[in-house]
Amino acid sequence: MDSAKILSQHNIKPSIIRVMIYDFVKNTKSHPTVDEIYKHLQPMAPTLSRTTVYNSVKLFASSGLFKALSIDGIQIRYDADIGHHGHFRCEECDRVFDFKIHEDAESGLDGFDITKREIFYSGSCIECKSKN
Amino acid sequence: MDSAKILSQHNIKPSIIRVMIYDFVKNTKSHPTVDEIYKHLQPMAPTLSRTTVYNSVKLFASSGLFKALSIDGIQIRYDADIGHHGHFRCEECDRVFDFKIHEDAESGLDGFDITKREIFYSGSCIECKSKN
DNA sequence: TTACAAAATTGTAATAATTACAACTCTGTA
DNA sequence: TACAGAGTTGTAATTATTACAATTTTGTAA
Repeated sequence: MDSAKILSQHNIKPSIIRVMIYDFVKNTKSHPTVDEIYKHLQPMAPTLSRTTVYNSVKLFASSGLFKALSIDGIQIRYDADIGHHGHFRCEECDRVFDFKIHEDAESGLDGFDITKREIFYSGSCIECKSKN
Repeated sequence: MDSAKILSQHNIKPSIIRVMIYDFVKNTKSHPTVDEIYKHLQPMAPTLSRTTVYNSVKLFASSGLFKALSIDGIQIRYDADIGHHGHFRCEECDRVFDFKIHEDAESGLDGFDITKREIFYSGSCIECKSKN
């Protein structure tokens, strides 16, 4: 669907920059950081400010369009795929891979209201592993 | 077991401050941050430096004694419980709860070498939920 | 005990991500 | 065209973390 329409449906005015930010995160598998978003879009939108990127991704996250991930514990990354899935970060090549969760039973949270679930693994990906 | 012995077994010299840091994290359910560790121990050890706390928790983490958690995406928290369990953070009262994981099947990571697993949920805890 | 090397600890300064905020620009409508 | 409100920008402040050199402590051998 048209990105501008998606934003409108969430009561967010689809300004050019917002649509650009939304599209970039949506089409980028690696779940970019604010800095990566800024560096990628800045050549096309020379007056773009980092603050605008921060404002926009926070707005999207609070509207449920993005999930904020703390994959590496250093920077916050943004993911436009809202479905429940895990993230694996390879510590050698630094790439982030999505994976599916099949089952996920927990105990100790009876009566709790769970609104956000994040599954984060790390180690070596299959390519880096075979190099060693 | 004696904390000093545990450190020794991991080839870490059990200096007084290191043992204090280890004990505090081990006995604190909330998985403290470096700042919380520092603020708690500083009155007892007036010359304590934040750098020492950073050095120590990093040392413990690299030796497998601690797990580094990025629970809130802002600060890194440390956990002396190495077993596989999840963390739930209540967004209202900011407390962190541990919970057990029963099953945990994933697909898409065949051939990957997984060295670290972190499960992080958030929402409202049972107490805050009943207040509303 | 003394001397000395190695390890641990400390404090300051630098770095980097994020936030606060005031000024400026754009958009839509009367 | 005028104006209000929303959006965007840039600078400065804040905060967590790291780098690093100086100082202190520890363990060991003379």
